[in-house]
Amino acid sequence: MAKATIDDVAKLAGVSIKTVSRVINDEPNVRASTRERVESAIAQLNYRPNLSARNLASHRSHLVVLVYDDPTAYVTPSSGYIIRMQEGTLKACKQANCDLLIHPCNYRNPDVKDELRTLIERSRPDGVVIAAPLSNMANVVNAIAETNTPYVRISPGLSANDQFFVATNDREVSAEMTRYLASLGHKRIAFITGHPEHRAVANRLQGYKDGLTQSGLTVDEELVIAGDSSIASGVTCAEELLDLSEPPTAIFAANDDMAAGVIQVANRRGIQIPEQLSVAGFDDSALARQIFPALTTVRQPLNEMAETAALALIGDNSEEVLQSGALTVPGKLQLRDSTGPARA
Amino acid sequence: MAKATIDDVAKLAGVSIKTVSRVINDEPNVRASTRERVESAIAQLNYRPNLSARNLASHRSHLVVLVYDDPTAYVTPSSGYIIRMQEGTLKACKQANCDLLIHPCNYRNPDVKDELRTLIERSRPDGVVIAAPLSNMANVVNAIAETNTPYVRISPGLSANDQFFVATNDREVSAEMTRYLASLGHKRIAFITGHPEHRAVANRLQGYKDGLTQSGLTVDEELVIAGDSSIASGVTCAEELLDLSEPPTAIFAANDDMAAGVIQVANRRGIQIPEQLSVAGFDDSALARQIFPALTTVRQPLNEMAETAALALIGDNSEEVLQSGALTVPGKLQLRDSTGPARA
DNA sequence: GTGAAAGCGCTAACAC
DNA sequence: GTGTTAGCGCTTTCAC
Repeated sequence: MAKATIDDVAKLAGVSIKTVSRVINDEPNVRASTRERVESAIAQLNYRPNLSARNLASHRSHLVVLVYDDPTAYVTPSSGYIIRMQEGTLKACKQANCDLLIHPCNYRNPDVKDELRTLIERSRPDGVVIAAPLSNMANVVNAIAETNTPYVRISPGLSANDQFFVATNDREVSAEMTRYLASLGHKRIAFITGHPEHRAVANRLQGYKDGLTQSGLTVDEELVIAGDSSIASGVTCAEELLDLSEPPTAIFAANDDMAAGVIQVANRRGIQIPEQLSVAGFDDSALARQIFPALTTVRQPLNEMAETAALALIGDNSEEVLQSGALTVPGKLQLRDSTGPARA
Repeated sequence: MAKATIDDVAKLAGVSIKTVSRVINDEPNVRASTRERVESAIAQLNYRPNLSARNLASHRSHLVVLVYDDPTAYVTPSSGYIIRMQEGTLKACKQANCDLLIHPCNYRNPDVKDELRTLIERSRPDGVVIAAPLSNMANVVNAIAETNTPYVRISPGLSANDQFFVATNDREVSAEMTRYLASLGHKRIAFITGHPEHRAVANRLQGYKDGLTQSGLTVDEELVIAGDSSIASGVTCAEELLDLSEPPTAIFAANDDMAAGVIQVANRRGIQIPEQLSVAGFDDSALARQIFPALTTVRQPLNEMAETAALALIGDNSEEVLQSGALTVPGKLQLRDSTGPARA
């Protein structure tokens, strides 16, 4: 049997197609009894409105696009990060009856502007969610902005204009983690920074410094070392730190992957965690629970952030939300087995 | 400026819209000079054909749907698995100028049939790629088949009908891994099975048995133990195996996550890998390189499988491919640090 | 509260 | 080679 159209439904229900349209769009001005008749016709014919026809006529596509760094292009975004972004966005989509189109892209590709334009102008999504660190890349954001499609950036390091965005309290919660380590008696707490282009991650360094100060400790630049968010850089940085004449007793990495690298080095060197070295990460990626010992980290609410971002685009009160400047979804400490009291 | 339409391009190029249509669809019967004129008009106006209009008129959407198990609903699919499926599908999409719509779903949800129908009938994708283990679930596959949309299943445990599918040589390559372990001198090689609903994974057990036989060893049922593909089940199974009066000297797990669980137990118990115990996995997930020691495993070509599947739907010679029954993309051993000679 | 007509931007079928 | 005409299946506008 061929797919039923709105005409079939109208005929069966004995009404005009406009009335059917009103019913499927939850519009007012339909008598309850009429609505019922239409609904039963829809059920009987197993009718599903055709998205393309709807889109063409109404300029609403019920489509959301999620763009993020192409994981094949760099090291940066771990698969867990992307999956959680997708999960949050999908949850919002389900709620708002939308579908999700994903588009990983390489911001260093000179054609990225054209690529995004083509994507957006041909699919005409209702909104675009831009994940970090892509949300900081001017060429990407501009390409999307120029299409006049509503968009929300997640964790943009800086809030360029007054566009709505969603972020977490990287700085505050990093300070909290640092204070926690200090409260365990650690005096020499090192910090491994993340990918330099990931602005939100840079705020974590600020938080680390805040936390030291708040705990009455001073910042020792020898203990701040530059990683690039990858496990491999965690390994390198850990080796450098542990080779210091006076090595740290705690290492706080700007993300879980680098913390995993630190733990690998400790395992190799036979350094007991947490007895001889405390290690903390940031993200609460799947890896955090997969490695041994389980990693103390900051639960970054990626799902919620993505969901919030998508709902700002397609949710019921999207207009108001988009006016509201910005939304912060706070992170939380996840204390596990990789941190403990400083050795006496 | 409002978006340019096909009419604008036609006007500017001084041709009919049909000619523009021919150019954007790479159809023949356009004089080279005409084509050039149209193309320059397109460039000048920054014209992008509207997907919805195209879809409505042509019944081709340039959309691919990828369905897979909702990771929030169970343990089974790790984020790496999904990401690699997405990557492969995306690669094919890029090549064929399509976009990708993702749809994780819970096959145990009673509404899943309706959910998939709605998704497919409203978005009218050119094809649907069904990832394992969802590719084995009759309700899911039937729901999709009933929409008459072309689909390809990835690693269906069994080939129900003569539908085209893509798989890997689970059995053969598992036998190969088993023979490799035997060649290292291991006599007591254990096997941890995966999620019982994942049919392709069951083939790995067969391969393990084949490999033992081929190496002149016999199958000891005491050494075959049931996991469920999760890290946690790897932990449980490892503890059981290592508590045997005569424990194995090598453990082959049906996937990397479970192998990671085995390694965790060994780390905790102070068992040296690979000196005292060899561990092998299957998948070559990101985890395999992230844990310590790096895991010997089977590289399952998930990306390639997904790409092959998607190209069968939207590639240039899709018709022929879809007729060709099935395609197997072979896996390969990845020898790393978790396996070594059996202790004397 | 309901319907008729126009048209969203494109492609299909056919004429020239 | 190229253009004309008629839709694809819906929403919009406006009339009733």
